[in-house]
Amino acid sequence: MQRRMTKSQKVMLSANDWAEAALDAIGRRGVEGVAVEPIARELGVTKGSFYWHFPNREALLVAALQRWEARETDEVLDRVQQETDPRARVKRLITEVNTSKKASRIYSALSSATKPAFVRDYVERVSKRRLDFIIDSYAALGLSADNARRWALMTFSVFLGSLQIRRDLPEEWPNADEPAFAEYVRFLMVSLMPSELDAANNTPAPEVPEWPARSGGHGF
Amino acid sequence: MQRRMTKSQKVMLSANDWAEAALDAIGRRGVEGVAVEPIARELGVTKGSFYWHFPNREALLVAALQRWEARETDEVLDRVQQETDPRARVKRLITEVNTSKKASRIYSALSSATKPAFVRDYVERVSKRRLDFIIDSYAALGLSADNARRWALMTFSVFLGSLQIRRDLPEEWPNADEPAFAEYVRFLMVSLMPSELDAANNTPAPEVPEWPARSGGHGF
DNA sequence: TCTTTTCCATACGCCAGCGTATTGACACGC
DNA sequence: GCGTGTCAATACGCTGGCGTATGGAAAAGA
Repeated sequence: MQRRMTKSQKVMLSANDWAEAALDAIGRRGVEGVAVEPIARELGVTKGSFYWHFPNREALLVAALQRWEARETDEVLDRVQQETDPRARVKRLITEVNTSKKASRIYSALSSATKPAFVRDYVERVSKRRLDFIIDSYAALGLSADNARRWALMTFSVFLGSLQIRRDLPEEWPNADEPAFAEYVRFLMVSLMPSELDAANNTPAPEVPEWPARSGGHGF
Repeated sequence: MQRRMTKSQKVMLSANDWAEAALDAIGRRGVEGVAVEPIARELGVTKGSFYWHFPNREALLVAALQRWEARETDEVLDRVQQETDPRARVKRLITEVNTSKKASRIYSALSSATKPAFVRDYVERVSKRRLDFIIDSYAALGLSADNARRWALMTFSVFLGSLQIRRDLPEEWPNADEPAFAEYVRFLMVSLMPSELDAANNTPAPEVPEWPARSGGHGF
């Protein structure tokens, strides 16, 4: 992919370059930090360039969000979907927590954003696709719809919460190269995966035993 | 607590009123939305009032954060700490997810904020106190330090992730009055609580069985 | 070569929010 | 009653970011 250049070898910017820079700004400064002139300075141009590619700031945000949605659904999910084993899928999801600090910062910034109202729509779609994917993964294990939903909600919560912990309490989160990380991942894999017995039983929800009736297994 | 008033029965504002309004603004518009003049309009005064109580906007943020930290640690934790049973503590924590949408929005906004650097310190302290409290709760069940930490990290992740899901996917989160909510809470209680067998074993982490060696129980 | 298109720079007016300075209205002690 | 302290309104300058208008340089056609 050869970039267009002028005779003096200066790079010509495309709308996608601006959208990408806007996404980066969301990750570093939040949605409010997506300002035309600062981003122009970071790109080494002036806003004269921007207003040729976009009508206004809002259009830049839309372009960035479309790019984000495409990346967080098609690309990421397609990659995880390569895993045919549902258990491997969940493990993949867990280990993905420690990848791409930038992506998780963008997710968090968008999730807490309120000002351009349409941001919420993108966050909702991306989140729903992720949750549905996890639900399907659990359903593939033979769980009932209700149980698959419960397990998926818990696993998705763990995923989202882990992202936040890694950001708010980096000291408390094990590094990927430490043995504690591998141990914690194995712990989560066991905790977030119903046993074969659970899948076999597939009992309806009202039969969940009240604490402390449980003795081994999750009761499903 | 009688509020001070002027002769014409108009309320006199205190610094705490401003700090409280700033906290509210954080929840509704994010940290960047803490602007002197808009908040003054919401309070029905002008910024002439503000600059008598505070030297600048940063001082207002500090006051709001101090108020937030005190509330999220002393008050909330002291209330949950009334529960002597560790299991009841965890259950209390789970059900707290559905209480105070406003508080969770403030938490989320602060967690994703970057601009005044000192915000991170407050978020880190509050988060660490919450995590430590959960760790202690699990340790009180007889778990080893390592295992208590693992269970606490998972439970805290579920708590944080649930807050985010409730915000990003409100349709997918069961309402507190629906039976599905009580069922999900029971499911989480079982999933987030080690069995007595686990506590008795208290095996070190490296002995966590690799999948799919597990057959009933969490392996701890 | 000469025109047209593409991409960017510059200059301008506008607005919102920050912080200061000054003044003013009550309340209160004396 | 008279100063003093408390709280707020008003007016001002400043900055940063938005959007527009206009011009200009280089590439691409003709």
